[in-house]
Amino acid sequence: MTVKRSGNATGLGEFVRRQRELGHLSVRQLADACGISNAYLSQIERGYRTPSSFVLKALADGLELSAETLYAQAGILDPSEEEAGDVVETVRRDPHLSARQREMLIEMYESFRKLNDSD
Amino acid sequence: MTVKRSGNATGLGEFVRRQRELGHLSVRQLADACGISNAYLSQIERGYRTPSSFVLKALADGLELSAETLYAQAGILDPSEEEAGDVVETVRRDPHLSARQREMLIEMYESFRKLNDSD
DNA sequence: CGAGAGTGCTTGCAAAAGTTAACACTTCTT
DNA sequence: AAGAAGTGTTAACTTTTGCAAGCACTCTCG
Repeated sequence: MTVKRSGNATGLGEFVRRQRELGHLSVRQLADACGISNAYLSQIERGYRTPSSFVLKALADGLELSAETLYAQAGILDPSEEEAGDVVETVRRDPHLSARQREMLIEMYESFRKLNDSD
Repeated sequence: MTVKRSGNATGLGEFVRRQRELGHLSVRQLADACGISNAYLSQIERGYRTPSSFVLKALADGLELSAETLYAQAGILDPSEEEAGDVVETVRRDPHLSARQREMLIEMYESFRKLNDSD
């Protein structure tokens, strides 16, 4: 195949691993949830294999995140086609929330982010 | 692999062929535009092969349609996931959060909304 | 007619995807 | 201490992907 194999195929693996760990799932647990073998998942995470569309979709489901997000990570979906917004901005603009509620959501979001960075 | 191979894998092939013919492209022309072999494209269109994520992306580009559209046809992307926008969607797509954290934020957001409606 | 060049399709093979069965290691039980 | 059960990883294997080369057909044109 001449199609560019998209350099950050490894980025995908790292991303999957990170998501899996954030969800406190073992390799086997996620693999089972996705209907793939644990050995294979291990290889995907370390960048030794490039999962097919179907496995990618299954992974998105297993990790409970949007397929777009994962596909963008795999360099398959143009990020432009994906989402625009960061959470903070969107919350700021939501007209259905009170100022106080906005603050709470943003604070919560940012503490999550901080938490995730520090492990 | 135990992942559901999504019955309409053939549907994808037919869809590609239709799109190609609508564009008045020959098998070789589209194949070249996609960077894949004509033989392979022929097999995809007739449902004998299931293209990888990368080929699917290349096909979307070659046919000049959004990757989402093609992926939806392949039964890989939920059509519902296609539109963008509000807080919930943005949170859903944020790749930096764990599944649980996403849930918490969304739940919090929605309880706010409910609260606000009832006064 | 016959030589190109266009069309889609088949065949055979290398390479990659994906599986099963093991391994080495830790952690918890008894 | 030893065994059961969990962790991630490796090795050997089968299956599928994707390509190069060539087949059979149609159409154009000199």
